[in-house]
Amino acid sequence: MSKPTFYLTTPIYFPNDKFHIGHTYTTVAADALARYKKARGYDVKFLTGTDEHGQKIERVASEKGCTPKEHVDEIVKGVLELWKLMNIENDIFIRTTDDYHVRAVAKIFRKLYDQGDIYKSTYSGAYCTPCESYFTKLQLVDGNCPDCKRPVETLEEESYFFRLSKYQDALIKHYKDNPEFVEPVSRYNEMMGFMQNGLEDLSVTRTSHKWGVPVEFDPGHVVYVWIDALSNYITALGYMSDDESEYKKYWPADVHLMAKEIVRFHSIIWPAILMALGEPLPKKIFGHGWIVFNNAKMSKSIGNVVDPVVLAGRYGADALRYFILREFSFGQDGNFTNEILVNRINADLANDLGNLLSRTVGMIEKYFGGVLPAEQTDTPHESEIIAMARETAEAVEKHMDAFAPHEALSSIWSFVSRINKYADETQPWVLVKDQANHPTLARVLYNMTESLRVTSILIEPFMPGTSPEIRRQLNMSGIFTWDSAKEFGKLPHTVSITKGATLFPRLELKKELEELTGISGGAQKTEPEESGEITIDEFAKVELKVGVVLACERVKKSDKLLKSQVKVGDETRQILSGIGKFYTPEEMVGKKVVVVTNLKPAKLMGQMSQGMLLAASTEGDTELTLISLDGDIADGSEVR
RNA sequence: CGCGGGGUGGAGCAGUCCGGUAGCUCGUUGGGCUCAUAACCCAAAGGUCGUAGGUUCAAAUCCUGCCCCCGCAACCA
Repeated sequence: MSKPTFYLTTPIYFPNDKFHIGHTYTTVAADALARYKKARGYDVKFLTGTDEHGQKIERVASEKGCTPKEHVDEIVKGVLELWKLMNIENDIFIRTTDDYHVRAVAKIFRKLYDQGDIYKSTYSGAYCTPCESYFTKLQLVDGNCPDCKRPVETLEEESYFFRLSKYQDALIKHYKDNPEFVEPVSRYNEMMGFMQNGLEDLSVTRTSHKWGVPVEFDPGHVVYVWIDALSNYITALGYMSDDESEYKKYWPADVHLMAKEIVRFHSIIWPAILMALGEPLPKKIFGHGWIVFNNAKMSKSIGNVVDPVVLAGRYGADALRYFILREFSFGQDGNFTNEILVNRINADLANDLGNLLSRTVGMIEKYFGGVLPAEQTDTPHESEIIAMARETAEAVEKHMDAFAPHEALSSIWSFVSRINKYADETQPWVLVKDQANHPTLARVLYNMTESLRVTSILIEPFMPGTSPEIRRQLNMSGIFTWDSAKEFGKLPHTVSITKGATLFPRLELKKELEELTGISGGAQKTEPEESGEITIDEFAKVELKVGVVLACERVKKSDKLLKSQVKVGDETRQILSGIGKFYTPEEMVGKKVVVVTNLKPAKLMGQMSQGMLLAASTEGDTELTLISLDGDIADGSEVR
């Protein structure tokens, strides 16, 4: 009999920048789920990847002066390194630029077109030229662009449309028949509400850029993200290729995992496309919450490194995996601070689990020279522990099957706590004093060891690096199937140990916070607080020029950022500066300012900033003033 | 009426879908223990569940109004 299959996916991420903790959250959760299912005996396929087409990629690449492919290749390299660092064990990594995907997308598009689910029409909408974006009437603010507040123009563009509206009733029916199709319920209700307001046909091609899968029968059009990206879930399995065996085996997906903001695309557009293709729908869409940073607590003085590379490098992939899966309720938003992170690592990993291993190994070594005698007698409380081991394994199953990794880990840690308590109850350090009690003592230590074996099995999906280390120190081998976690006493009584390194060293909160702040904040400060001297050549690398502010406005929803158009000689740049509390846009216009012109462009609040205005500010930014010029001089002049 | 999240002991959260003794972690205080990573174990203090009303035998949970906070996705370039 063949194993049951389990196909799960993360979204394919858009590689426009370095990946942050949010990407890591989804992927680590998916990985834990995949490993858990594998342990339970499923034939698992775990897919992740990158969504590499689109205008944004094309534009950034041209700004960088390379081809879009070169640009994404570089970012994808970093992505793969991150997943390796996080110990992600995906089975497939799909890139939408992969040949097989491109071919399949073209075929899917063709099929939908041939059968009338895609038709050509014109898209007319309010277009903001500077922002290069279309907006719906609802989005407009006083008839102007919601982003830059400038007037919009009505543009018409040829586009292909997918008949989304045609599938509205079928989708609603599917939701009603499958109340667990979208989880958590709050998302399900949201989607229902959205559909009941009526679905409009969807523009599925673009003519504004070339970086995408071309529409083969209509040059100039490329397939837009909906069909290109969403279909990765089936093209990755070989759908529409010469060999569809994997597709037939694993589709429909058991779950598409993602953060909540993209649930709509996955639970409405994607099912509609599948309906049109005549393919079965995924069994479940699960939208987890966001990791958010409470702004009040995001000051530099506390500091928050959110770079998973830094955090995993510092504390280990397992500690970070544990933290993000344990701390946050999977379906809901959770707050992240470095303090919570460090405290969680200390309390659960160092004090509870790490210490349990340490005291167990320590006592076996100290009391029995590293090997437990075979002669053992029953101890108080052990039936309770035996029962709890089994119950814990069952609880983990229940919670993982319900997509609640935080609950699963919580159950495991109740068990770990119980074992620490068991050590107190039985007092091995008292038993050791009387030779007559040594068989009892040996059993106590055996039970602790056996509990660690059970624990090592249960935590393996979450902490795949820690489990083997526990087993190594306890010299275990060969009995780590999932079901064996429910059978207490699988280990031979004559346990021997190999003392190893501390599993999770205890962290000093104050020191960690300071150092994390140093990593996140220090390098970015503009104040002259250099500790080392630089040569004049190094200074010359900074290109400073005089610029004049032509126009300036506040960035929407930001109290600090001002967006200025600054003329520097022949060119005009858009520069964002965090000076909104000290300058109004009106007084900025006409000002001569000093601009760092060779600073790498960056995106702030979703907007590009090509440079930086020099300003002086006091500690804590209570006062700030722009660097001005003593006399008048033409913009474009170099500052040196 | 843009979308969304939230208000529960000092802090961070769970519980809300499906009403039935208000729970967890951290912190604090007191105690125990000494095998262990200043760790482990026990106990205590601390909450009228944002607010006003409604439904109900019963409301943190359901309904209505109001108030307040936060996010719109990455850090002030």
